[in-house]
Amino acid sequence: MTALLQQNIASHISLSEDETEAFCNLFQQQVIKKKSFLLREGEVCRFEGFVTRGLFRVYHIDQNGFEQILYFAIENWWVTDIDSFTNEKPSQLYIEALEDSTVLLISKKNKEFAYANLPKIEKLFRVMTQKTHVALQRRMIDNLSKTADQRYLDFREKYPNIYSRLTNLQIAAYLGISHEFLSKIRKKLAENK
Amino acid sequence: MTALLQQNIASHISLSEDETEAFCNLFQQQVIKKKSFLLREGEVCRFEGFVTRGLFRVYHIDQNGFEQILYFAIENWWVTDIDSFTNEKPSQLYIEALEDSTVLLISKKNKEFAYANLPKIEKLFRVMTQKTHVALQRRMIDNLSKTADQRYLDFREKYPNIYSRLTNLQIAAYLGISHEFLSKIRKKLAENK
DNA sequence: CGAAAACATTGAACAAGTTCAATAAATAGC
DNA sequence: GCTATTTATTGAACTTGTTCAATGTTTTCG
Repeated sequence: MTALLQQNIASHISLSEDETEAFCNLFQQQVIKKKSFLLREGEVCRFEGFVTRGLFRVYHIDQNGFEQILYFAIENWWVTDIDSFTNEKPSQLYIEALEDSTVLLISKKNKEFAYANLPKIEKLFRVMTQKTHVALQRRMIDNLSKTADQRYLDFREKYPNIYSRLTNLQIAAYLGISHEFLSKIRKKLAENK
Repeated sequence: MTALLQQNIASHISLSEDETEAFCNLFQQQVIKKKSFLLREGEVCRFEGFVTRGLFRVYHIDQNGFEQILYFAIENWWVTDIDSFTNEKPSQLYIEALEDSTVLLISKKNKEFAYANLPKIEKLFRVMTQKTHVALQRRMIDNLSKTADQRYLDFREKYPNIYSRLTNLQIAAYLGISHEFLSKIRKKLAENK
């Protein structure tokens, strides 16, 4: 059940078998149907999740009712609202399953237990947060400097296995453009081939 | 010399006096003149810095020669290229002093010493990275959803003490717009008052 | 399978933001 | 205090992206 999680951890830091097992035992599996929500705006996020099957989108709805997608999470990705989870405050985000999915969830209590009893876990989450942060910095720069065409091509190239499972609506909401404009970009690209 | 640093640390986690002192001793002070660089593209970032005086900008130059400012750092802020520092790879960023400045720098070796010998330091950097990450997520969403006018107003309101020390060129590069357009926004806002 | 819903495409009119060039204002450094 | 340099403003033409509305296509699910 936690094979993928164990592998994921090993890709960040080295843990003994005992430590790995102890940590993985702190997770609970949850199966969630397509179009259901792991989290809605206003709720406090009570988990940090590791996706073992399926696809989630993490998004925000702005004052004009538009959705901005912060990120997608497929198998082998982590998903949470770190601000809400850490500070136990109401979330501004929605986390929705876009496919029938399975996640391994760890509660705040269990995560704190891990921090207290498994010293390397602190390092694990520091390293993971750093990596996520670097990726977001990269995306920030790209969004500031690149045109929508280029961002679309970059996304398709960088995450082909996420791309292929998404609708254009989702991709547009991630790129920060209207889906009509995305459609026009796709047409233009198709013509120039 | 490290009073501000000590105070900054205390705002994230609690450390004993001994721990605080041991950690702060791992930093070296560096004074740096306006328009000088702490880091240039292509160099490996050998430090993590804490600003005690002055103002820095951290930016990237894209393939068209345009500058995107990732963030500013004034007194009481940290500054580094975390990707380059952590992975000892060439940086894609520039870090430039926009005023005569002073930073406290910690080397990778000393930081690793801290991780190994002062267990709470791992937590300190996990917590700080998390906070920075949350702020960047917020900025990402704002950049996707808000118009340049609004982003300008938000920036002015959120960081008045940084704003007042910047030229419009710097602010435009941070907001991701041309400085001419920023000038027009400012004009429009001034008229509607 | 068939109907309803969700998704994708297209065009026309519009809004947001850029580019270039010219000029004015402010600042830095000697 | 003067001059060179950097910064700020403005206008006109242009590009990028949005909005709205209409139509076609694909998926979903009872």
